[in-house]
Amino acid sequence: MAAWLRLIAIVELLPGVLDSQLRRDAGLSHFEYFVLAMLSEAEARTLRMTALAHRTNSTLARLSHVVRRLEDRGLVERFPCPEDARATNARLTAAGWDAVVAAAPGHVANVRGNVLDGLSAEQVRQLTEVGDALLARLDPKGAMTALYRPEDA
Amino acid sequence: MAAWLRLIAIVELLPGVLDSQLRRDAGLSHFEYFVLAMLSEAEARTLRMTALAHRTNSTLARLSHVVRRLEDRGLVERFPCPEDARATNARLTAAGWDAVVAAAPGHVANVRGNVLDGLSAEQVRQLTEVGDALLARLDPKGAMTALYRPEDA
DNA sequence: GAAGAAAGGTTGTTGCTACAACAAAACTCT
DNA sequence: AGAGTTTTGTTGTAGCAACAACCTTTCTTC
Repeated sequence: MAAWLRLIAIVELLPGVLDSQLRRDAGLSHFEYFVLAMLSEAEARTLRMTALAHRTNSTLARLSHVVRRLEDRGLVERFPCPEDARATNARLTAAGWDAVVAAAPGHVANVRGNVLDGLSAEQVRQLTEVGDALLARLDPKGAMTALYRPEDA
Repeated sequence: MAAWLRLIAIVELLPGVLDSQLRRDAGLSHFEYFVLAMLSEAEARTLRMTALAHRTNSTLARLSHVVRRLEDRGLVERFPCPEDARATNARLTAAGWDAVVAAAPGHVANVRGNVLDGLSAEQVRQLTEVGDALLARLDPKGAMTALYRPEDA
């Protein structure tokens, strides 16, 4: 019960902390920032919508709306996938890249200041392990953490 | 970075898991359930709006909207506080109590199945500690976990 | 090779949350 | 006691997310 209450509290509080800093300093929601960040790390800064939905752990419907808004703001562009006529590719524009680069330092500082700096090295390690155990149930496919699994089996 | 990605993933995934089960089985959002649960544990099943906002870690504005909707559904009732004419008390109705009692078992089972059962006893302990360390920054006043602090100082 | 199922996306609607503006009661200070 | 400030709460608005309906293309199967 103690552990559960703490987990609930964190889940309820953290999004607000992330959103408000990014919205204030960069005009982006955390989810928008995350979408741009995933694209920025992808091959050719391009991903298919489905792949992007996986990495951001969102539904295709949600992502479609968000990407349309990002496209309206010139941060992303969409074009049909050459290999599969059903699919759509999303690519980061130069302006989108600039936006990520501009937003990243403040975001990282915020994360450090409000989260990681409060933990000891040992606790960070424990958080990683406990996180893996939780995600084994919440995200069996490991879609979101696929990018960073040092001890991959 | 590994720890951070996992934390993000959990924060993004958990609300959906909680919301969808409760909405499907009880017609309540997780936040609504949490509000009702806090009232159900309070003295006389009554709390002032400000106190309820603290315990649920929400703003007064958000809570005001939610309580109005719950009142429309007959689960909660509001009445002016006798001791302070500015304040409003929210009280769980009989129907609200029944709703909590009906929803609780499924919710608890969901939490166990999707979260706690995946962790060892040692990991639950670690989660509690790491959670405290995180909340020291996110919620310095400890408003949300005030209800359950076995080793209170 | 045609019918049906699955994959891949988009769009419209509804409901909730954040933000800001507002109002009333209660302190504070002289 | 009166002016200003703080506390307590409500309401209106705008924006985002969940859900469902829909469309197109690809795969499967006979």
